[in-house]
Amino acid sequence: MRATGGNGNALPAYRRIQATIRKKIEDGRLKPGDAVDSERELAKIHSVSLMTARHALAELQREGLVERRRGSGTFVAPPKLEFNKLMSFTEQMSSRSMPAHSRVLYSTIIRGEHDIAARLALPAASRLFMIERMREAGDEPFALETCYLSADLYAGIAKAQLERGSLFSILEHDYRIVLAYADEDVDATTADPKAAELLGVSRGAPLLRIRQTIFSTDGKAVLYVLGLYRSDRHVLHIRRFR
Amino acid sequence: MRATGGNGNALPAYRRIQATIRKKIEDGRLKPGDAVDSERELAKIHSVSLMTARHALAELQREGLVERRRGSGTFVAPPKLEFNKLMSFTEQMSSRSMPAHSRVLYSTIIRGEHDIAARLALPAASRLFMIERMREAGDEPFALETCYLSADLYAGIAKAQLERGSLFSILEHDYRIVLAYADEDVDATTADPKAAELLGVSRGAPLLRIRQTIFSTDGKAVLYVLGLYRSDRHVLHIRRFR
DNA sequence: AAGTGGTCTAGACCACGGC
DNA sequence: CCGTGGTCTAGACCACTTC
Repeated sequence: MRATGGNGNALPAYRRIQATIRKKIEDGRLKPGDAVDSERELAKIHSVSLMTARHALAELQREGLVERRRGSGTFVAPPKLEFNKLMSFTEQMSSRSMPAHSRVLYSTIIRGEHDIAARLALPAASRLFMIERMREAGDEPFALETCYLSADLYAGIAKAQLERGSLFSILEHDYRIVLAYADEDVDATTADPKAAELLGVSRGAPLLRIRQTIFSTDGKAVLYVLGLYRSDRHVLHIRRFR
Repeated sequence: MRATGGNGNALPAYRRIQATIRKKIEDGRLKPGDAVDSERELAKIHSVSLMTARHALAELQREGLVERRRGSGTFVAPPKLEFNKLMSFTEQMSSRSMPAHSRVLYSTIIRGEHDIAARLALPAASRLFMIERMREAGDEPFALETCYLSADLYAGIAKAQLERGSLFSILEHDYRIVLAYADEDVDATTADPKAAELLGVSRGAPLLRIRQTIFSTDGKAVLYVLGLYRSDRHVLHIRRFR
């Protein structure tokens, strides 16, 4: 007998099964706690062997979308909160439904910034875009972010664009860059006169400093961002696992 | 033919296969980049079907221990760095091979600390251990940590004990608590006179403040820790994923 | 007892990689 | 070409939960 459906279409059967379940959950036809079709039911419905149905469910379980209980069944998992998630300023604010603004203070091309070029794995003398932005939440200054990226690889990133959408979305849509993760160094510092004035705090006020290098899925450093956050308006939440 | 070895022993075949591979890697008989036995080889060696051998390798891949390349084979993955890992001070220091000390400054039982009791999901009037510790790395003061835990649930945690081992190991060994994760709030503050003196910095020096609630595997809050870190001696590294 | 997930068999065909 | 991993079959027995 034929083993796999040499079905010609690219999508494996277990993926199709997962898709139907995912869709039911997204549609709301299945809510957290509801029972998903059992392995045997899925096998019959999709004319597939038990192992294949099982494969589909096991992978959904690993993704955290469903929970499986032996002797009992497979159930839609409660919505999982995502921790330590890399989000753009825009995304962060909208996820908390806070009105947010971003203003480009300064934007130029620099050259010869060795440390920053090194963090982006570029030649020391590379031309770099430097963009200084003020982040505001509800008319209150909130953070000062300076970001750097290769001026050669991402030529044409205009100030006008940045006022409109997030840098993340520009990179993802216009440059087909898929961002994957960021390594961040977090420490504390105090406001120097310039930062104090821009952020509207007194000199010497504590600021949270976050230096992040953001990598794309192919492992290349795309962006280096230095952020100074008003400590009275911002707390960084992280979850660590043992 | 018999399907599964109703072998009576508790360990599934795929676990045994994984164990042999893990051991080879730990022993150094397999180094990163080396080829692991293929599915077919493992099936023969362990007298097991292809699917079972496959299951073993697939799970090792998901753990990040091996990489699988179609048409090529299965290879030992380069050692993976662990990010955002919850570690005790002792573990953190030894993982960087830094000589570290910890000194208990103060230890008492308090009562009526509503906010802290609330964070530990205890009644507002609960009795709490409060332990204030100085962390030192190479004779330099480094951090000030105040930790709180239920004095009723963890009676008998003595100062003497704390001088010796880490609180983590006491909880894990003496109280059979398995710690799972911590939620942390990070911000910046400046040194007040007391903190300044203890940490050996000037008043107003920037400090990284980390407030963590540590949970056990059963989802209960076990520990609340307020840490003040000298920003000139400490950077927090985190990785975020998209 | 009936149903569920967990493990397992003894094969099969496919797509891909390296020689 | 041959070996590799990726997908799949049509069953099986076991341990467990629910009724």
